Amino acid sequence: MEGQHPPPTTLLPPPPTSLPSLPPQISSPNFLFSPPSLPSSTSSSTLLMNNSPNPNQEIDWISLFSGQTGGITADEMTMNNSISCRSKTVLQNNSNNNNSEADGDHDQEDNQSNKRRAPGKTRKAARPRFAFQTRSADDILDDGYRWRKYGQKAVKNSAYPRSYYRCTHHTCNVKKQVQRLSKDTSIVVTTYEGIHNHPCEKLMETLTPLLRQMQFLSSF
DNA sequence: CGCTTTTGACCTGCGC
DNA sequence: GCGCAGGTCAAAAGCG
Repeated sequence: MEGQHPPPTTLLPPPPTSLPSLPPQISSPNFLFSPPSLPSSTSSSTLLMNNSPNPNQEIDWISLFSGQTGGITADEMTMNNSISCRSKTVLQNNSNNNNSEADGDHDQEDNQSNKRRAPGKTRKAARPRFAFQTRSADDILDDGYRWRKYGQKAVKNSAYPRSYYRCTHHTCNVKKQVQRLSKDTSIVVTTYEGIHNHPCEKLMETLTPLLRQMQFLSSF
């Protein structure tokens, strides 16, 4: 599965997971995002704001995910921003469903289920949920967490099946769905649901030696 | 041997 | 109640 990764679209600094001052996860009350880590084979990543005045503007991850202006909330996903890691990624806008299929399925799914739901009936407890599109040859983008696939399902109006994954951490109940668009087969839509209650393993692996070294140096 | 993936069956919610 | 579609389960197979 860990094949060769295609070269990134453009070269830009990686998400701020690489900054020691940042926590491994950036969370808001109903939204959490762990910017995907980059595979070692990828030296850089792309962060693009599709609809911003400056399309190549670097994303302010902190404000984006901290609930401040321009931030993201789980089910709202009212953004047209694009984020890319090792490939071009588009955060999806639930309210703009001119892009159906995978994300459309999810978002429409939500919208439709909202429509279909009889008045007075409440939907399942809302969990933090967000989706984004990734232009990548790989279905699975390496976000630093370990996932176990627990299902795959053919989806209506889509040539590609939707895959269901669960975080393998025993106390963590985060799920994600992955689906490739049949309109544009280079785009993979990933939908995360839930909040990780544990640190990102890969990030910890990376940071632990650094922290040890810092502790060692600070002991003098 | 332990973990992951595959895949058909089953469950659930909704519209008709 | 029935059918449809999405989501989940769980046994079997695959893999390192």
